[in-house]
Amino acid sequence: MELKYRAIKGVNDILPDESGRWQSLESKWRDLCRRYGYRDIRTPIFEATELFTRSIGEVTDIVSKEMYTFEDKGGRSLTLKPEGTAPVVRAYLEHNLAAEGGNIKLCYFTPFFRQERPQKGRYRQAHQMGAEFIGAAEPSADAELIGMVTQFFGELGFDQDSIGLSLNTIGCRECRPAYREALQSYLRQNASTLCATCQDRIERNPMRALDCKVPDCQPILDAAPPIDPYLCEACSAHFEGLSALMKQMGIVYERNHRLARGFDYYTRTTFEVQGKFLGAQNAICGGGRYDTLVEELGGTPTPALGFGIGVERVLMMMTEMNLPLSEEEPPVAFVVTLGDSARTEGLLLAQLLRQAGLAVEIDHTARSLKAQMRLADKCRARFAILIGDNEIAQGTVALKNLQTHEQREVLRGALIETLRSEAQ
RNA sequence: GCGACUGUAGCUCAGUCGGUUAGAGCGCCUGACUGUGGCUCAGGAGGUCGAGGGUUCAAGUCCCUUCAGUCGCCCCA
Repeated sequence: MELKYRAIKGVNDILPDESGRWQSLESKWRDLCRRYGYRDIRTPIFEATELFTRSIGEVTDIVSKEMYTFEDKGGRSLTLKPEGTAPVVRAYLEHNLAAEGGNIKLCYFTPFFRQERPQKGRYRQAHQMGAEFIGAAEPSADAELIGMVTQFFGELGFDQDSIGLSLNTIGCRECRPAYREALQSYLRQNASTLCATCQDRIERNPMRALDCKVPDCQPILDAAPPIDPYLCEACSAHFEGLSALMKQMGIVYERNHRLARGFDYYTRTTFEVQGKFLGAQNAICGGGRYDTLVEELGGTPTPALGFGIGVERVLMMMTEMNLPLSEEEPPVAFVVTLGDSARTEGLLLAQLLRQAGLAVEIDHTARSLKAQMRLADKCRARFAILIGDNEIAQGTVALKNLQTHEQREVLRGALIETLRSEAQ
């Protein structure tokens, strides 16, 4: 069928049947953030383009070809946020949140935008739950953050068979150049056997070549020199400290020497959670440390770390694994009316019950009694409240329990209390 | 941005070698002696077969273009 208007390619409507799951996931997320001391921050949907090119990196794929960038009427270049971290750091600096002292822990649930070809688990507008911890340099902060992530997935019902955690360190400004050079020369020696993109990356961004998935590249990349011997003392100690803490916390992970991330701002710790039942887009969480980003964006040098979780992908996996998320509650009662005067009475009664905090539904299309009962059943109401001329005359309603079929007369004045106690 | 596959009712899909008024199940609406739901039965609404063009006496069916979707590459959440 030809529709006059449809949603833009790669974006989705979240319909009422689904939105209950979204709300439930979001409230679980908020509860997790509360327990870990993160406070909600909401930043605008668009920012100055430069914020992203500076932070994510000019040569990354996201910046070079996937951003929704446009000019406003004042000729400023603006970009729909392609990720959550840079805007949070910008707001942190702009409002001098550092002045609050203590731990600066910020969390968000936000849409983000990337102009890629849509496929399973990849959309042009998607949503991310993220957390940023600004100001903590110690490995224990990394451990707490990763612990938060694994706890969240555990609480959602994921287990070792459904997700995997990969961990790596990519060094810092001090030690990475040496490693980069070593890797680069290794890749140059093997350039002839690498794919075209890898060859291209040798000069531009050799560390990105490590997570190439072309089969023929695998043997060479597997044999690439690991970073460990090149790490400076501080980075090495940080990673060892984190590894030890994660063991003590009982967090299962896999050290993946080839885990590089698509953002240039990462330093030291990087991690990723992969879902095992998704298609090619199997990363459901990515994060790490970004100790130089605050400085990069104009602040004083401040260590920081964070992660983002893909909402659509998590929901998709939970659906495939049949993991429950609480659903919206049906109304307590459906008001069924018979006759014109009863319709007015029914409306007034419904309003009264709603003012008392009860969820109540009523029909407005003058359907037959039978049809109204069908609606009551379909919306899964626990009770039908029937009002006709008889009830009006007696100041009562007929209250029918739709599960037990029991029906009895209840005085209008006692209805709220009756529903409240019966609905327990 | 590139590739493969797929577009028939709200949903899931039939539709033969091109051949009359395009079908089913589910869902939806109505009814089964006129104030009672789920089950059953009966009836009904709903489709310019994604769009445009072509071949043909004749196209849902064949060809081209286009749009959309899905999955994959790339990249990532």
